Amino acid sequence: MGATRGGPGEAAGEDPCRTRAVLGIVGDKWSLLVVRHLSEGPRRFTELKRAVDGISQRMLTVTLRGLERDGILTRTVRNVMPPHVSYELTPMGRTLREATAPLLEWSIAHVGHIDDARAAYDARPDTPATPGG
Amino acid sequence: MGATRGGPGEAAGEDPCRTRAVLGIVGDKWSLLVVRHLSEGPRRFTELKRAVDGISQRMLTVTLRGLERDGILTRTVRNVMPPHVSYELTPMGRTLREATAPLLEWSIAHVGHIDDARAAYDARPDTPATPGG
DNA sequence: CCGGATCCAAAATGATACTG
DNA sequence: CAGTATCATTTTGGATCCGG
Repeated sequence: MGATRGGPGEAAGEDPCRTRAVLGIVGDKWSLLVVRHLSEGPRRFTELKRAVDGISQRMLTVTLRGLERDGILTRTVRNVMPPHVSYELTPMGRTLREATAPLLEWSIAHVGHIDDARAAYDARPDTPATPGG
Repeated sequence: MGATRGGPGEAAGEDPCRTRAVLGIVGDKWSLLVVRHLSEGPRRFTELKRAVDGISQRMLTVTLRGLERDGILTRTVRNVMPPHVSYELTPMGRTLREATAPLLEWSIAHVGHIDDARAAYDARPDTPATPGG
């Protein structure tokens, strides 16, 4: 994707391509949850593994690497025994965390309604089959 | 993605906040972009395919099915020639669109900074290898 | 023609074993 | 503790065919 960057005054809704590019940063299953669990301060690898329960060790590594590469968090290694690696949001990471707050609140507020919608949809007799892979 | 939405294993109580469960709704590559492109009114399948360029026909179908099932949008079929299927946000879908606005704006505002961070990271001599799959 | 379903190849992901 | 290597499973994308 191009290195061209727009001015900060650009409003959302004017540049679909770039929006798509950056949604690639957080548009996966784990990134937003990792960011969320770092919002209260630095965390170690295993602490995150427990907090974001359900994530595999491999995907936590991959997700953290990606967020570090994107400048969302920092990775600090202390060469001691046992090893100690801590992850912390950068200033930009904290702005991301703030930007995702409404979405997380929406999730919590609407999960019940969505359960209902799913049940109603699955009860429909004319439900189309989902294409397989 | 569509097949994994709300499996039977996602019972209430497994996750105290349940944010993970609901992030499964929009935590994929395409859902937020589809919702975004429906914010200005109903759109047809092919219009969405063009707007969310890069999405495959199959993934658009799967994503739309999932969002319909979750009560985010409605699917209206008119049996005419040529076929006419239009998708439109529900009231709940519109609240989701509002909740995602800050994130989309953040994306546009920070894409340049992220490009820089990636370049700096890739220039580091000690970049760890990413685990393969 | 438009919307969608199926088959196949590629990529992403999860589980497990192993290492410093 | 914090990863890495490897393999099995799942998801995604492209091409193609189908129904109206």
